[in-house]
Amino acid sequence: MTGRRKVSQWRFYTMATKCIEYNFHEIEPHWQSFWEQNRSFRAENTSSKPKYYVLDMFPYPSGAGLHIGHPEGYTATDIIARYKRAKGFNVLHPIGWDAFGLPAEQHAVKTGTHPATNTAANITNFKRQIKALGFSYDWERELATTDPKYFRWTQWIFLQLFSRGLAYVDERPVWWCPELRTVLANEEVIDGKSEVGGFPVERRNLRQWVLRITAYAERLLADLKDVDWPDSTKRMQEAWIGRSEGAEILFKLENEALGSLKIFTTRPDTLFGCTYMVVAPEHPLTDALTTPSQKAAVDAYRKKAAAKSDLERTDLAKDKSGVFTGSYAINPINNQRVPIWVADYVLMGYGTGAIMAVPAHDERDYEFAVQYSLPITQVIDSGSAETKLPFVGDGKVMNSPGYDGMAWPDAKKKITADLAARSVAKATVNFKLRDWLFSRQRYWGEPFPIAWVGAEDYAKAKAKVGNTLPTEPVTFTSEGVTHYAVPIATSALPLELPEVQSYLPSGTGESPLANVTEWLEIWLNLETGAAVPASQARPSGESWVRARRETNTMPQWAGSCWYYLRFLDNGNDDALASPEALRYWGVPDLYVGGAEHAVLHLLYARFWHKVLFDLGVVPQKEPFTKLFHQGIILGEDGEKMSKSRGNVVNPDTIIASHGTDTLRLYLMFLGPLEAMKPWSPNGIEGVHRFLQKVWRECIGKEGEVNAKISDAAVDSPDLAKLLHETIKKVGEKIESLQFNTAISDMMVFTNALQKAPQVNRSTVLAFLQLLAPFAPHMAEELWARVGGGTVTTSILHATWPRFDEAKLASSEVKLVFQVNGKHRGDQLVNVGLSQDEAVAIARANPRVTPHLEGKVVKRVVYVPGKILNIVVE
RNA sequence: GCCCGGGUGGUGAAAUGGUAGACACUAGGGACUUAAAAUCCCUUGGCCGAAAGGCCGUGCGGGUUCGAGCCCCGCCCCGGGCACCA
Repeated sequence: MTGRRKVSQWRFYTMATKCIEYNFHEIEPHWQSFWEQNRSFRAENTSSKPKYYVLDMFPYPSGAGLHIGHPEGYTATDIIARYKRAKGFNVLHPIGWDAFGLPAEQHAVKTGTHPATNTAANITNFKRQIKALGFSYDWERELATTDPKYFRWTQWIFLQLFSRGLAYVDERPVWWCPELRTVLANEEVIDGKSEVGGFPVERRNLRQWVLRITAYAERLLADLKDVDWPDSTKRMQEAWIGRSEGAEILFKLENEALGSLKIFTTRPDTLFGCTYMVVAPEHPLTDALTTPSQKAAVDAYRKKAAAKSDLERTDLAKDKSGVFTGSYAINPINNQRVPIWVADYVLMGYGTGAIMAVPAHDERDYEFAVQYSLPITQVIDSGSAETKLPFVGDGKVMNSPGYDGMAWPDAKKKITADLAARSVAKATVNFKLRDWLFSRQRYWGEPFPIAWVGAEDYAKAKAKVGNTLPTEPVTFTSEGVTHYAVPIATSALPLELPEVQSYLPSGTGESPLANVTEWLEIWLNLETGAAVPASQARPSGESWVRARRETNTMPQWAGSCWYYLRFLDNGNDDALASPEALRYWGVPDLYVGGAEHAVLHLLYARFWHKVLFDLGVVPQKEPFTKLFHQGIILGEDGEKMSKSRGNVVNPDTIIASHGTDTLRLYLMFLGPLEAMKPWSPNGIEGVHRFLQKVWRECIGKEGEVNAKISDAAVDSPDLAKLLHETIKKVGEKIESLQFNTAISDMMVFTNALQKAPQVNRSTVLAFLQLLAPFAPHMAEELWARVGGGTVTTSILHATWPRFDEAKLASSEVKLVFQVNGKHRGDQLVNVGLSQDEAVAIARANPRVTPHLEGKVVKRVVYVPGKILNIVVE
């Protein structure tokens, strides 16, 4: 041993605190600053080690601060991260802030301060709280979606979507509050009234950016088979995408001037059973179909339907309502005349906004037909004499001349083909998934890097920067003038938010950005993206055009769609991340977050990732190979934690009273990670006592290493065996995220340790390594002190202990005796006992004997090493 | 209504079809202490029994099995998600 090494040993040993009792107030900050000074959790982008990327769903830094639910998931990933490091992986474990969003904007409106100020203060608070929990994040990779250096690439990705024709503008209905003169989010509308002030709201069409996620519907569905996700989450995404095969069928209208009505059905085989049709109140043909005598009734009905909130529509689900338009269509299969109704149970957003109603075989149609005394024709034979309608089961086609007797799937194909031959039908695949409404009329979001120009200037753009434009121009028309969307050149990104006088919307349905004339009305250089206010003289040069900037901003989803990629290389100014980093780290190996994101966030991120894959930016098809949902922690009252219920638990309180190691351990001990569980302060004492016990087993009364620990001590065979069992179990349970029982196993070991009169130092050190991912501060402290001169580095650098398979084996096992399946005692027996030997031992067992006396043995079931079941008459 | 989870002691919970209740919490009793705290030991699903032990017991009713908390069928209850999706 060299003198130099001795010095470093001494140095590390003295890194520990000198506290005599388990003083977490001293130990925890001490080791947190040790890790910080040593940059212990820095992940290198090049390494010979295998990589492991473990990611949390990054938080929205709300003003309320951290909530006890946050550290639950974060502790789980931290345990994994620390464990994988000990297993020799180069671990990437980053954190950032999803910082755009409504609450910061509402705060800005209220106080008049810039949302960035409030957001920064919230981030500072969140960061303090998260650091106090001792998570092993690589803080050098921290990011915030509101940072222009970050959203520059959010805007860049949007421009890729734009040039590929995946972004367009359309009039879309949104909640509008005439009183507040503003657009409201769904969550700001409560029972058809604005959350603020309780004013009435209405649906109003506004110009919106929409992303063509439906173009990826098939792939989003198909690729679910390649990811390791909870089945329930996969099923939810499948249902959301909602693929169904059917046909679009044209019904000629009786009034030939109106042409025909296109419907979508999944059951063309029931076409003969169509006795009426329904169009959605919003259907473009509704007006034309309405006859003068029906006009008043239809208009009134449409007005009522438009005013209905989603909630009201839901409540009225049991009571179908509708109005006859007065018009008829002709069923193309049998030329029958069918009445056309308007009803709000048909939605404009799904299929074609019009249906053929087959009341005999559809529950909603049946209910409607009964209510309005419309005819009901059965066309599927249920196979039984008495059929209860509506019949939606399997059967053969009937009452359908030319198709009778066919199995319905065959009839479906044949009818579709026959009508297709006459050009009145087309087999189609329909999705429930709708294109993604991607703009907000708000201030606090990423500005769209888009400007609007006239037709002449657009022609100029086509000539100069045609490769950045979509094949079909994105346009909108206002007051007879068509406006064309052109991108701000990527070299000019980020396009930052201008300062505004007021964070209130403009009052015209546009965001507050519409009030910043100098920013809004510009001369734009198509090639460089440079801009000067239109109030100034046009700069000289061919590329300058007169433009008006887009005033919409992006939704909060935008930033969270790709943040997992930025962590790989967050300082990069040339790309969202370098190709090397994208290749080395790939995508997260484990992603942990709440089930409330099962559809939207996870679907949107998958969509963007696939677009980036198509662009050749990322090498994988899917962003999140393995996903785990932590269950939510309820309040002590078993209700969801919320400010209004007053049952919110703040982690700061627990850290102050018991320390973060106790909190971390307790959060994991509460129950299975995925289960929803109520918070209970009672159990905290239990895990705190466990840590105290570990401390006492390691540290004596004067702060010295416990006298029972020595290098010379020989562990009892039982203790040695238990250690190896514990190493095996804890490792396996961390891998499968069963942290609650991993902690139980450590408790069992500690109880044995306590009873052992002496113990070898290596045994204690190995145990501390098992504890380290869960209670890292205490583990570091005890590692340094118990290790004394024998450990030279932090426990973080120690290789995860290995268990010895040979030590797990034993020569004797407990064999359980059963008579007729009932437990009748047990006995230690030699391993490898034959059935006859086992039966002989059982017969001799005093607890078994009485149950066999005078009985004839019918059968013996012997599972060696486990159970012997003797079945008697 | 549909889909997905659940239902086990006083409580949080354990149990590859093989001893139901590990590990904790609470409660009770004891040791140590002048006392308390802390710690340690014992008891802690119900019923019967002095004990040995026995009987019952995983929401309810059936079934499969040598053996069911676990698998199958039918109910009841709780939680979460979705919802006139043609």
